[in-house]
Amino acid sequence: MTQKELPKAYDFHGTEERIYQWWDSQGYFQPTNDPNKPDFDPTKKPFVIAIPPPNVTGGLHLGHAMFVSIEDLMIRYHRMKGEPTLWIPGSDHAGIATQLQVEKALAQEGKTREDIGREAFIERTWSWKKKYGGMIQQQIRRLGASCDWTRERFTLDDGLSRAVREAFVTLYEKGLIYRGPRLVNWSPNLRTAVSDLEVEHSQEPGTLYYFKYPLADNPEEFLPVATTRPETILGDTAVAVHPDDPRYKKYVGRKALVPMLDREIPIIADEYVDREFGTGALKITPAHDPNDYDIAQRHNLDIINILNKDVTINENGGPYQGLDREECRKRLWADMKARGMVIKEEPYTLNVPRSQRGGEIIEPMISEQWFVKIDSIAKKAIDAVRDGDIRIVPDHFTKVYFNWMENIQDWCISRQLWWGHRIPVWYCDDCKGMTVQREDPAQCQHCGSTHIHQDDDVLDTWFSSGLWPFSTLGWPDETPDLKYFYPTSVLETGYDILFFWVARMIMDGLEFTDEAPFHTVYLHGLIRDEHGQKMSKTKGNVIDPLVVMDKLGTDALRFTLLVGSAPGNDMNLSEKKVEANRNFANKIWNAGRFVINAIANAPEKPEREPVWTPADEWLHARMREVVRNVNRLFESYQFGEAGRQIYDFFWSEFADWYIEIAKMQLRESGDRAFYTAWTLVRVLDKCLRMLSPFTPYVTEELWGHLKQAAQAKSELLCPDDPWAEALMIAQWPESKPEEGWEKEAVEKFANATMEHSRAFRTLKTELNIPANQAASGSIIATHEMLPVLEAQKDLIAYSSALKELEILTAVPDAEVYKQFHSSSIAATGSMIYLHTQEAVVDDKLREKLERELSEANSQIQRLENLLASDFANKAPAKVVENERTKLETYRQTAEKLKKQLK
RNA sequence: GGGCGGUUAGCUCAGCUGGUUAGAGCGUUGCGUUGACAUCGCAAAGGUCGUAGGUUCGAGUCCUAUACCGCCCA
Repeated sequence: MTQKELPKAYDFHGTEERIYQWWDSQGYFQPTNDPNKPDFDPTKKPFVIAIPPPNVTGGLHLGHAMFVSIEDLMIRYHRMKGEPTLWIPGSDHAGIATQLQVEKALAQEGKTREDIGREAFIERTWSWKKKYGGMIQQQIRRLGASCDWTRERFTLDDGLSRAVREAFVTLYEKGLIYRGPRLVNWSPNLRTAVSDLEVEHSQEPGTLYYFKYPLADNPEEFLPVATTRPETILGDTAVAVHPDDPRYKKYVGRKALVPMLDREIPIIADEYVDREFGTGALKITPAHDPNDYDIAQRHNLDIINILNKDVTINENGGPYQGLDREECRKRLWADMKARGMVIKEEPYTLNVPRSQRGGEIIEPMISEQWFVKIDSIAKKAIDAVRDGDIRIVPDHFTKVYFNWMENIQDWCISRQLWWGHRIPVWYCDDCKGMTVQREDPAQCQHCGSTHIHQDDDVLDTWFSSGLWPFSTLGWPDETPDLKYFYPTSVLETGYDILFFWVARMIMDGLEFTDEAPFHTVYLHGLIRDEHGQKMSKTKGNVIDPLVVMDKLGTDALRFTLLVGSAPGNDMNLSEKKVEANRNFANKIWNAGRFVINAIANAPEKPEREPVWTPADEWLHARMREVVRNVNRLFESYQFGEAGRQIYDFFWSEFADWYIEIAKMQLRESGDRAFYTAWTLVRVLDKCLRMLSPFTPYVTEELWGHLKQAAQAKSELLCPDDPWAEALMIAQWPESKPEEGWEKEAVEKFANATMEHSRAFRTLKTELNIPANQAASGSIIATHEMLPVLEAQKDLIAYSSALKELEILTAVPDAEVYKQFHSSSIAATGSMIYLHTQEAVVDDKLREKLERELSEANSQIQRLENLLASDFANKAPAKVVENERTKLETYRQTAEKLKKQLK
């Protein structure tokens, strides 16, 4: 393809898929140093990320787009730095979510999972997985993800299932897993226990019910008690009061009668009771309230469960058996009212536990579950972060992590589901013993009986996710991958799963491999709509990344997500923002077209050594500075800021200034044209390399054309780091130390060409002279600025579209110059004049100059005060010198203005 | 109740270890299209950086208090 054929606008539709497939087919996504291959070099340090496995049957949303963008950015950056890089993709079986989807499909046939049985159900779920499971992986590819797809993993694969079993049995053997009846969070809809983390608490209006708790030995006497959940009265096993409460002291030790059931229960004293709350007397329902459960443990109280698994009342509810919990509450309360046991009801704000998934009210309930004893494991995980083996970015999440880890509770890992890793425990029907094994047993470990059956429950999905960084690499086997790629490098994910997932990986990693599974945790924020609202289907403010990519391109979406966010901070996204970055992609494209065209028209080689223009020097110096900044920012995980620096440099400096000036320099032909083209190629090449991890498609496509055009022209147009097969595997620009000439080159160009051209342009605009209409102008400069301005005279004239430009240090003819429109440049002490035809001293001009003078005067005043203060003694000499120069410049500006206004 | 963030231009947000005229995108206003780009260019308007103290020669940046908003944990 020649440059003539490059379309005027970047066509991402025709580019993205083709480029992705090419990368993939070239094997660029696979690590360059593979421990399974003969030329493997174990001394090279790899960079490894394990993907946060998305739900296998889910569809892509912005959260995925976010983590893919950030991780791909890191992976591409390290790959370009020449490190062997591995990004392991995969997905999660998502027990509850997936099971629900299959159950929903079954329901449409009028069936339940029980109808078809466990085996058939699981089979069905697998075929569901096969059908929909690939979807999200395809969508992740669209985002440009450079994962090694040959190493893709799924939590229910054989290998990973083995890892889960190994983990469970190991913990069991260490005595860190136990089973028992405990109070758990019961999800009535899902009919399973869920972990503390899967419960959200919401403030909701409710009622506080006051009633009489009659004394057993004297039914005329009663204790007033308040509750928010009257139906739990049926499960009360005590009434508690504060030991120091004078109102109730006399009741302690006596018995009360459970309303309607007339069951005798003790009245106890416990300091947990809040005397201020309600009546100061607390009913205790250990089977259905976590605090009551704790009290029951202390006082050895009975624990009476009153609920069935479908949260209807069970046989312990006496006459209320079979009623739903809501219905029971109404009936029981009505019955108590009829008996005169009710005192009052008052409105009260409840703290309602709701399922994170379905939103239904979670019922605390006693049931037989499996738990991981977490204390000792958590301690190691705390130490790892405290000792710096693991660093959390941004830093403030370290505190959040400690806070949670230090108050962690044992983890309920069993789920009453069918889709997942079945608990590897077998019960003997004969001796009742338990067999816990890595391999499915044929007989009881204890009595040898063959009458054994496996535990019905499966493990929490997070149990397998916690093993992810090493299970994906082959653990428990000592595979070459595990040996080389583990521990991984960075774990990147949203802060919302810091506890769910990150903390568990850290605990598991330390427990099973004796190593921190990664050295850095990078947490990104949540994506909200443009006004900071959470996106939700009901609000209708959901942005679908697939739609955005269709409309504006993948690069635009990626760049927006990457540059619009700081680590750990939520980000507000709107299509407008993506649009702005689509424009950026187009800007890159068109700058590229210009450069390619410039190459074509440039000579093949120069006649002599280069003579750089001030613009060339400025651009090279700025480029070097940007490379240093970007490298520094990448190293400190400030990717957004890095992207912004490249964006600004590319658009506001390279495109707006240098390319414009290059047009003039190219027209000079000869060596000037050659070295200008050479500069254009080198700078564009560096920018494309640094942008590649942000916007991989447009940069790859353009770089291909650039390389081709440059190579076709001359070997001499080769950039610093040589051309590579593809941009995505080209060498990353490394920082080079600052050299003496750079600062001066930047300052000179900014002060001369940029400042003066801008001033002329503004003046033209004010005078309604079309920007491209040539006029003549003068600069009255300070003596210091004169040589600099002289050197850039042509550049200034060109950039200001001036037909003629004179540079002087004093006005040659005051009377004439007073007639010209003028303006001062405070930063350089210059005065500029436009030699307009209609010489007018209108009030507006005077006013303007007076305004400039008063501004200059106030600055002079400010600086004089500043320099007369302690500042001059205490501030570093450099800073003081800077201010002195500034003052001098303002003085010169003021002088010139005064003369002009005389 | 404990903890963590945020508060900067009309909107959405940057602003690293404090350095002295606070930036961007979008929006608004004016001008502009025969060659990189109207998915654009040139220019303009717009902010006492939530409030009150403090440290410092110097504070958007550090400290203390406080208000409001949000989140996490209990």
